[in-house]
Amino acid sequence: MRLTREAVLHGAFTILDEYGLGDLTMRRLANQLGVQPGGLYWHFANKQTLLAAMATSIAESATHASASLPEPDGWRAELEAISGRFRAALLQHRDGAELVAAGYALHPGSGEPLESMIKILQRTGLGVDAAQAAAAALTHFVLGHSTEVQSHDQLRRAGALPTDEDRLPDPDDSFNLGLGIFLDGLAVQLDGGAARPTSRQSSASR
Amino acid sequence: MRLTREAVLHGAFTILDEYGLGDLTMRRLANQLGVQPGGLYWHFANKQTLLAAMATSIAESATHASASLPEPDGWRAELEAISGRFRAALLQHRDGAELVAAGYALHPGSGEPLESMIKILQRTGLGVDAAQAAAAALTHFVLGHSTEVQSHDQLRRAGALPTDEDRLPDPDDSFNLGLGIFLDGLAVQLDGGAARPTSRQSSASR
DNA sequence: ACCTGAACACCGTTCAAGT
DNA sequence: ACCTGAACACCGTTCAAGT
Repeated sequence: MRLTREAVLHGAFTILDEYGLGDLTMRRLANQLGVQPGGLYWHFANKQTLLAAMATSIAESATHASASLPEPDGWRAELEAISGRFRAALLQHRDGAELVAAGYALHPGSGEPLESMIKILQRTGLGVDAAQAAAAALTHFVLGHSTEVQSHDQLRRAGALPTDEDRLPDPDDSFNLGLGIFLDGLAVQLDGGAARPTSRQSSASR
Repeated sequence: MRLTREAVLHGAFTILDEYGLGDLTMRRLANQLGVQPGGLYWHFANKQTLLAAMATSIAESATHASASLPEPDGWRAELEAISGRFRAALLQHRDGAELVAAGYALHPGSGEPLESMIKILQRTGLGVDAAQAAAAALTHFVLGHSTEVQSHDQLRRAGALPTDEDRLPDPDDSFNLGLGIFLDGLAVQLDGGAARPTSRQSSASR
């Protein structure tokens, strides 16, 4: 069977989900596709390019995934929604957060869902630089939080957890708390702290 | 000359600062120390352990670095100070942020300066879980922001920057803005938003 | 106790040559 | 156009054997 760029990408995701990012090698991928290692380089210039394509695929699924859903109103609800979808997209694949974080390092300040966040923030009246910085900060939180959760999963799989003494707080709770802090702080910067309707008992949206 | 654990660590930092994390290999390190690759494994069980020791060394320097300096008063000033020192420590070594971030993945929820942050937050009356989650969020921001800055430096060094079209905002500005958002949001969660004395023109402390 | 020598089992990438 | 075969220049790690 003829190899396609999409088939390579699909095979890469299969290995990622089953064995993790550390075991995703070009040789292993070639082997799984029934092809010689060198054959992959006709479809992707190098491994970095392949990983970047995977990262983009994951990150963009956070934006156009629910294009038909009713968009929430207000910057706070919009940022809450896009952050939640971003997080869900990262957690969809094993080591997804680490993969996307590595992708951001190659193209800093660009890509989705960062650019959507910037637009939402600019609509609040924030300047370009401030919107960029705030969106980056929110992105760093979501990526960092998801990376921590997934590497914790990884450690459990390997059976290398220190007695479960320092147990992490519930991931959903800590995510919502961190997101709440950020959005409250943003509200302060925007209009002097008149926001936050009832964010106390708000759980994972949808 | 006899090899010591400290000499290995020192040699590793030399290679890190000069060539970056990607070029820090056990063979290269051994070569620089005038030793066979296998010799390193008497002092460090494996590469991961060596990298973890480097990460700990960087991260802890953010805590006991200015032990004699007058501690600022109030949780806000304390968190501002420790975040700034953490950031400075990460930027001290090439790829320092990436290295420390990888170290956190091995021991999630523990280590410095995270634990110092948790203590500061608990003194404000926050519960253990909330303090842990907030400290983690702040840590994710500092690590993410510093990683972005350093990988941007890396790209400039390699001459692989897309025309400087999407120029990043000034790092100090975006750091202070992100930190300000977080601290403002924390103030809201704590006492309903009575804080933020004059955080507008506050720049990088010390 | 501390390190050498030499091997094992891998990597990513290149590139002539085949079809 | 698309892939094979085979090589190049590396990796981390192990472990008998030396000192």
